[in-house]
Amino acid sequence: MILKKTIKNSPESIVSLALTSETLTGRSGFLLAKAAQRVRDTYDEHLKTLNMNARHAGILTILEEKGSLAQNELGKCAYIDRTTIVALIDDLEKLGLVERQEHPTDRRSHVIYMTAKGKELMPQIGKKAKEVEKEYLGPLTASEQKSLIQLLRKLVFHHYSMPKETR
Amino acid sequence: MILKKTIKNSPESIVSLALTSETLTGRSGFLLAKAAQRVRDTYDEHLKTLNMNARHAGILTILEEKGSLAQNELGKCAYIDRTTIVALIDDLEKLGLVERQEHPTDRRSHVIYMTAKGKELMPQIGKKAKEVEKEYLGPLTASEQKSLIQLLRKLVFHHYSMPKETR
DNA sequence: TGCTGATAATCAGTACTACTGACTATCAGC
DNA sequence: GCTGATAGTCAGTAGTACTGATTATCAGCA
Repeated sequence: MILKKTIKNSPESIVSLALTSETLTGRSGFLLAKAAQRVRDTYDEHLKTLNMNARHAGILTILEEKGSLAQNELGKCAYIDRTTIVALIDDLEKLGLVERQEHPTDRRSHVIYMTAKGKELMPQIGKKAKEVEKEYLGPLTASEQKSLIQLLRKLVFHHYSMPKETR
Repeated sequence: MILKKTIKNSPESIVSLALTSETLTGRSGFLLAKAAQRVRDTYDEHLKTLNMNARHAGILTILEEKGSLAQNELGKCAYIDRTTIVALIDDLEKLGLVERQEHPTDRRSHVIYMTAKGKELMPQIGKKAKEVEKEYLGPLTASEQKSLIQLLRKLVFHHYSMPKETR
């Protein structure tokens, strides 16, 4: 895991708000892509001192909330593909924050649990996440922030839910 | 340009909504990343018959709205890095939808204009964009959709505006 | 006029995200 | 014990978005 990315597409590169497209900025596709890019940059920037990125922090957050989970459950919880999560767990294991354990009843499966070092780090991670959220959502009022989160949750839950149970 | 991506992280992989993290799904960072991923997939899926993706369609949309633009202005308008837009224009040029022209007064600059073929295609692209927006935002009511777009615009405008003029 | 710093486009290389497809090991049901 | 499904891993691929370097050109000015 190597962490790059510091400035990227810096605000200086945008000359004025006149250079925007009314049509494009009315489409969720465009807006979500750009919003996601910027918020991820902000997370990465705040987390790089801990040698991790937003997804690592996300995995740790799930483990903190739910306790040890099988690797596949962790992936489902984070909406991360089974092939993608392997390297992320590897990274966290190298940092000494989590460890893979044998599953007690299913020998195919790995249980991921947080180490003492990982648990110690959680307050810092939580604090940084709060800072980023505050900074990134700053342009919105408190009630707008709540609305946005709620609307996004609704969309994400819908589009990531399984067909049989939800649709 | 090769277009892949069809299913990806399919809904079948998510077992149930119980496998979600309350903390993570309350963070804009997580939600925006996942929402953006899905809506891009949807755009890509709908646009692949035209041999393009969401960003190509975005560039064409800007050209339709604003007429010919210098390549750098086009990039700023689409919030796409100057080094990234080169290949996108290349793609569109290969498809015969746009052409690079000499700038009348600045010989460093290229003016991008749409070809007749490009202009002919715009109704189809507009239609597909509408379909995707409708499909993706379907879980929300009309007024929720408006709210979401408005909130995202506010965020994106803020985070992509230049410091001196806007902050 | 010529120097200097800035800008436009391009390219090579890098980091990162998110897959597909193949493979091994194991499980669970018959 | 056979069969189909599942868990994890790895190699490879596609795509996004940069950094840094380079070339050409521009614009201001001494």
